[in-house]
Amino acid sequence: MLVSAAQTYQIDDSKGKAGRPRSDESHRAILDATRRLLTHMPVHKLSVEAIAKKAGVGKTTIYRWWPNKQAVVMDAVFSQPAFLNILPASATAFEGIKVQIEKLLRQLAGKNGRMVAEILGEAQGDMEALKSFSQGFFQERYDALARYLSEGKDSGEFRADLDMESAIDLIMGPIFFRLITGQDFDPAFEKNLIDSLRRGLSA
Amino acid sequence: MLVSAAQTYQIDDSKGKAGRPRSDESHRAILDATRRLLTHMPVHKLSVEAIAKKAGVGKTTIYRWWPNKQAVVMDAVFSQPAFLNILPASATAFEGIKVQIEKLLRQLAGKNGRMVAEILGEAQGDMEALKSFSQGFFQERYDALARYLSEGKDSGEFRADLDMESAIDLIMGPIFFRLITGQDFDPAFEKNLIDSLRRGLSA
Amino acid sequence: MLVSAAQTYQIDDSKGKAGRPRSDESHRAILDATRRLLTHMPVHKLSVEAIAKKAGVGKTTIYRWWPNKQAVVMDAVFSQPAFLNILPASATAFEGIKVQIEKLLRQLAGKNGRMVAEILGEAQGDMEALKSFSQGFFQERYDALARYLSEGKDSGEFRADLDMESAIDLIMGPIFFRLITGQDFDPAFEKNLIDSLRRGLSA
Amino acid sequence: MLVSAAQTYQIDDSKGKAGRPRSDESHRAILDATRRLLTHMPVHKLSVEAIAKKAGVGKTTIYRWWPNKQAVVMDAVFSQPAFLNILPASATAFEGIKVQIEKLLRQLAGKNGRMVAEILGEAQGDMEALKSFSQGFFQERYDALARYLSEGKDSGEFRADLDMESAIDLIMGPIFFRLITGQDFDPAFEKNLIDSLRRGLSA
DNA sequence: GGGTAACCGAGACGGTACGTCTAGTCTTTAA
DNA sequence: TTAAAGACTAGACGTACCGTCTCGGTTACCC
Repeated sequence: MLVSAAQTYQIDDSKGKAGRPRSDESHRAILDATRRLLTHMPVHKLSVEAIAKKAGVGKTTIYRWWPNKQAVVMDAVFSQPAFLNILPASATAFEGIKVQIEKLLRQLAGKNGRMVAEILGEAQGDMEALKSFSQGFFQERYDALARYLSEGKDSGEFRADLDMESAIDLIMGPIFFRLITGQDFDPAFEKNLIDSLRRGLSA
Repeated sequence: MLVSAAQTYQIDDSKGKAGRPRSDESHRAILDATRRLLTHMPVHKLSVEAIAKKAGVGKTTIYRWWPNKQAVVMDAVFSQPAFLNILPASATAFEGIKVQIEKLLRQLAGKNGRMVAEILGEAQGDMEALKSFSQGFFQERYDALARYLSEGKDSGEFRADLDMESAIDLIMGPIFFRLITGQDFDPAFEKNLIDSLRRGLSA
Repeated sequence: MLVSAAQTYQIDDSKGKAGRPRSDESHRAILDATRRLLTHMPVHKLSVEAIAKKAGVGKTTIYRWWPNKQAVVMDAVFSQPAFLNILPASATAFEGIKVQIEKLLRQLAGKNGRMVAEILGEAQGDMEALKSFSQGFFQERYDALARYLSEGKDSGEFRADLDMESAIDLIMGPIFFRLITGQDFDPAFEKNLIDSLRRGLSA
Repeated sequence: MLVSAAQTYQIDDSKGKAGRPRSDESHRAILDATRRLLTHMPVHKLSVEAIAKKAGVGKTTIYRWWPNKQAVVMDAVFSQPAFLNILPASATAFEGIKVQIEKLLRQLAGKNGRMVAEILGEAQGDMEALKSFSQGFFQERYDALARYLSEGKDSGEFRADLDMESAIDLIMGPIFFRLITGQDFDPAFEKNLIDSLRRGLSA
């Protein structure tokens, strides 16, 4: 099974270690509370204290498992089932890319999209956080696209001189540009993006 | 005279009003101090108090002329000469777009790019700030691109069925995607972007 | 006029300085809240946060004027009118000492005595605090006693070989011993102390 | 054998109970670590966690045998051999009191005195702790003095109208007054105290 | 000699308070 | 009227302990 790499901070009781084991319940409560609070307020208005209170948990417990607010929020948002990225096999490489785009647009619509934008925003100015965000969210989507592009090039479906990295920028760029400039994804945008990519990638 | 619209909070002493006149020197000192401090630290670590101290200015003076930290920072960064967007006339519409892209990439390289990314990042989660950012930075670049696109469509240089808004997303998207994901702009990226656009826009 | 040296942190607006002047109201509110809270709980259960909340004041304001909880509490307790130490002139030196003892016993009876004991207790293990306590509370009582003892020696009312410092220990010692061991001051104790001193000091 | 009543929390393995027996070694390690740490820091800076770590012991083990930090510290300090209070028989009642005073002054000089002062200080504001301190430290010294005073009254060595309780306050008071006000015991103080008591007690 | 019960170390838990920091506002004197 | 200075309320930060709890494991006694 392909599980989201976003679940960065997982519980691991495999080792028979001494000491009281980590409370699975607290862990869930923290993530739940974070998600719940984020529906009412933007990330920068969310405080660790508020999470602790809402989750019925000591602040220490949060700081024991996550280094800062960012990490908790990323974990809370990205570990949602809606952000799982399991994709069906597709007939053609371009079909795969198209499905990936459609899925991403659905994931980034509405509240969840705002949350992602805010997390990405807060990560600017902190390279560590930015790397962490990339690993938690972009990596698997990037990999999936890369796989399709590579397949398409090999099969002759796509242009032979295609630069993979730039192609990914061309796919993801417009989506995130609209996200961070606060414009929503209307059907016209989706259609135009896909049409444009079809023209740009095809052999 | 064509002055950058980024200078949102301009001095206007045209009226002969009573009372002590606004100190032009303080105004400059504030923006200078802000710029100076931003070379050492990210936006979110910059405090208004630090600006005031460095500028030798009361905090009140800052809040009298700018509504909040965001506004000061935007003003300080966008009013730099490097961010002026005066472009030469160009032979073809595509040439105009190409020059605009090249200029933008130069503006967003290095420290200035980081600052823009951080400002844009901080504006997520605050629709007011986001709108303000758009007006201060995107608007004139957006307008310029729209002008070229329109010209190109009219002259038959570009496809007749071109959707202007989507076209702009395709141009700006990849650039800002690389910016906010922390990747820098290598020559390959620039070349690939322009080539891809040439293919996508041409009739 | 003889004013208690306990009011260590006084407001002084004599200089015409720039900037918003210190808020007399906040100052009073902090001290009031502290006193009020101390009637319900011992010093070590009192938190600066609670004082700030009760006084309707920012925590910063407290920390701006007092270095820590100790200092606030000392100021609050010792600046009470009941702790003023104005004593009438007395016919004989011994009479002066007797009145001083009676006054001190009245000041240290009940809740106020407990507060003083707790403050003194908390100051153990922090030489700075201990010195501060001595200056705030002991000094003037010590001085008063020293004055009477000196007068009595000079006039021949007291023994010529009297050691002043030891004499003060003999006077204050029993009182504070009962205070810190949690015994209250019954009339028998008062009478016995004074009788004993009369015997011990007289020529 | 006369053992200090200070050893409040003694090991008692007399009953043949089931289960793992209490670890004598841990017990010693805890008290040792506490004493060792107290030479470097005041009582209120000492944490149970630090004791546990230094002693190589679980926090649980400490809390199983002592109800709180206070109790551990009292046990650690008062169970030291130096605090044993075995006194030789004395020719006269006053001689007995004199020896008791001398011993006490020696016990309370230096670091040990500071520790006692801090323990007594922390006990202010907690009547339970204060009672516990009295039983652990004062009781036997109080009893010894009471015995001598009673003997002296019976034998006519002391005044017949002597109030025992007040007399003890007069003896202990000056000593603890100097202790808690941070003054040390110089020879002059000792001589003056004893001389004064001689005058005050004698028939 | 197997069962059981109290002990042990480790360390996570819910809490509370600390003292610091910043935002944005308010109030004074000086220019 | 504006400026500089700086005090103000509000509230989050991340750290340190408290005393409790829950593990896996270790000894003794008791049957």
